[in-house]
Amino acid sequence: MPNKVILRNQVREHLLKQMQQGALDPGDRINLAALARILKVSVTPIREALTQLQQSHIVRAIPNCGFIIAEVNHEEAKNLYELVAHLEVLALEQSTFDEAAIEALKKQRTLIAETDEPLERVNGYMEFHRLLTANYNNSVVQQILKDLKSRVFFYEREFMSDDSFHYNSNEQHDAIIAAIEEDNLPSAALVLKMNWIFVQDYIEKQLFIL
Amino acid sequence: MPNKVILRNQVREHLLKQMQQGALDPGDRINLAALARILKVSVTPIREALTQLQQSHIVRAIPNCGFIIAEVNHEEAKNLYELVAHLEVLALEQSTFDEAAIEALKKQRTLIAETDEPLERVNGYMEFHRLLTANYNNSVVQQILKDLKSRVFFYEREFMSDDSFHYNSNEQHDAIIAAIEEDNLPSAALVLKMNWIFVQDYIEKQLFIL
DNA sequence: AAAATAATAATCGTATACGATTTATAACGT
DNA sequence: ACGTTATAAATCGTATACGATTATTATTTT
Repeated sequence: MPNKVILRNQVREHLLKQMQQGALDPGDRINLAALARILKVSVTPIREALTQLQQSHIVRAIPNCGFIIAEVNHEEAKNLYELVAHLEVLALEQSTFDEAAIEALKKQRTLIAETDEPLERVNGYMEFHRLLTANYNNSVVQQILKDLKSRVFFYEREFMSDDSFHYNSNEQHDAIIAAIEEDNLPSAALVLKMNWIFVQDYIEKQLFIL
Repeated sequence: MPNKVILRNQVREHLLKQMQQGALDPGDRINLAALARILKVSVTPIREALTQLQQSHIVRAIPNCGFIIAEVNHEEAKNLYELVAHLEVLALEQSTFDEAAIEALKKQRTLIAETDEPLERVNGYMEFHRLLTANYNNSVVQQILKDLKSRVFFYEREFMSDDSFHYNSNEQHDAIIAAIEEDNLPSAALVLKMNWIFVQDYIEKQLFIL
């Protein structure tokens, strides 16, 4: 029974991966017939997957038009970042980090610094944050965080490409790692929150320019 | 276009209302054909609605068996209550309350005290908490809170029927209202958190007995 | 040439059909 | 009477069909 492959789940994962790989952009409409041909399934599991992603705030359903990747906007940015920051802080405060986990964080932080390809940077950044929170034993929070970040990803792709952003963010990541190494999670959580505020400010400034 | 009625949305609201009215219990399987006959629609929008509710942690999809209201369990209770408490505290801290809002809170607190019908009590309790957080201007958080509470509702129906629970909870509600009247939201948020901890402890004790 | 209108094509949301799987019932064996 | 096996019925998940709506293209008007 656990081995049974349910197509809507596969379609959902496919779509999420497409997003992560930068293959879907804000404004895109997801063409059901085309996707059905690509995936060699009918539109039924595609629609079921898309209505799930709609429920997760990842895509938007426009009646009689279909499912789109919504354009980025200021209000949504505020709503998303406020919540993601809060949930990450919650997760971090409830986490424990062994040597291996700290090593993984350091490795990921280095990875971010070593790449200058924008998509890789964003994915690296988000993976770093995932590592910060991965040990929090609350599957509901983890799923919600994962979904929210699938949407947040579009903001980060759009606005977080330049060097100065990543330079500043990397310093904050260093501070988080240092606090974790000292077993000072409240301090780590505070810097993490500051990092998200920094990101939110950075993105909101650019959304105002638009 | 905003007036177009999308059946899956209607089905989803119908199912949520059925839950709130106590018509669906943990362990129940949702029979697609029967529901299609009752609602006079095909199974397609029903499945789409149910896959959305699955994504919201409200129902569980069992491959080849269908969609069920999952039984209550200890781990899920911990996960849900931890998150709901945290999100409500966040929402309350970011809220503002005018006279009308405070009046509505008082009215609702009184309503809870005046009824001894279990379902009404639970719904009244949840409405009180909704009023506490309704002014927080973050649609993402509001939707997530709403969904989580649809699932939390099953725990509260099952375990929160006796007088002593509501007596203690009502005292905490009074303290929250008093703090809000004094414009002391951090204090109100602290009591709110204590209220959720109280609820969580209360329910976990009973889940251990099971 | 640009704007408005009409016609056509594409797509959406839902209904229905159908093979696969699970559940319920009947028959058989101990 | 209870347990096991076989059969039938019910249900699930997906594919396909189809009317309604939207988008695109063609034609007409200004």
